[in-house]
Amino acid sequence: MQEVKMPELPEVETVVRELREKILGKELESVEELRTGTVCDSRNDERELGTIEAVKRRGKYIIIESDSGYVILVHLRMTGKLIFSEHDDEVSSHCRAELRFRDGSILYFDDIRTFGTIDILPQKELMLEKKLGIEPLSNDFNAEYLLAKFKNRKAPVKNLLLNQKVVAGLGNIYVCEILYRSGVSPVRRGDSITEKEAEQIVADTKQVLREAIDSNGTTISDYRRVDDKQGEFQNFLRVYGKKQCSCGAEIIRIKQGGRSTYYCGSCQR
DNA sequence: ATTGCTTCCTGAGCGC
DNA sequence: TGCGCTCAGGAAGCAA
Repeated sequence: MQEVKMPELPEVETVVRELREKILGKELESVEELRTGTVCDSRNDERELGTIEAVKRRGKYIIIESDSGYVILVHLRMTGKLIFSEHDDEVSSHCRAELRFRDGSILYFDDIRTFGTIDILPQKELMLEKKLGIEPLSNDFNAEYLLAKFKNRKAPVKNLLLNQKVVAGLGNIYVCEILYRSGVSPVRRGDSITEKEAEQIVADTKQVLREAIDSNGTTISDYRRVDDKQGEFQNFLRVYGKKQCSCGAEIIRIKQGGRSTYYCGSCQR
């Protein structure tokens, strides 16, 4: 049994890369739903799922394309994991679905909190572009774009960066880290961000994400497990979950949009 | 159009 | 020991 992933953009990117190694070219036999509500299969006939032709990432979505014209869209949410095995294994108690291949190998979808989803839909009905903003690592993500998105927005910059229609792929922990590095307070209104600050936010976003991807993605989606020997990203965290800033000031913890925000009231203005 | 609140769910951690 | 409570959070859905 080999574990293949963990949530958040860098982790999803890592999973996608590893998935390519494992399942590209394999022929799907079936998708089995082990827990009701996990799989939404919109096939209206007995069409085969075909052979895997590509595995892609868009935001935090995993897109598995086959030559049948259908795509399998996976979202891990907080606790989803994809685990690949060459053969039948003992199914874990949190296994919610299985993608079974003709050669006997299986991709298990494990998800403790059951928020994750698998959708099977015709490729032409994949409407991700309509609900997602641009990729933070693309060249299109720049200060000009961000300023346009922040224009006339009075919501806190923290919430805006978490909004997948603004930028696709950032999660709570990353946004805290990005704003900390940028020296921008998370409570600032979107429309108060200057051009210089936008440039800084863009640069820090790319840097944080690249660092995380370079370290192969890590276990940060469930912060309780950062000490669980599953990842190394906790070594990069400078503000999330911290008590004290390197400047000596106490880290402030507040709730924004129902999620914990950590920031330094001294370093972040 | 935008904002902000609620909902889904399980396991960890805490107080008693 | 074990009960009950709180918390973690991505995104959809809804209300204002």
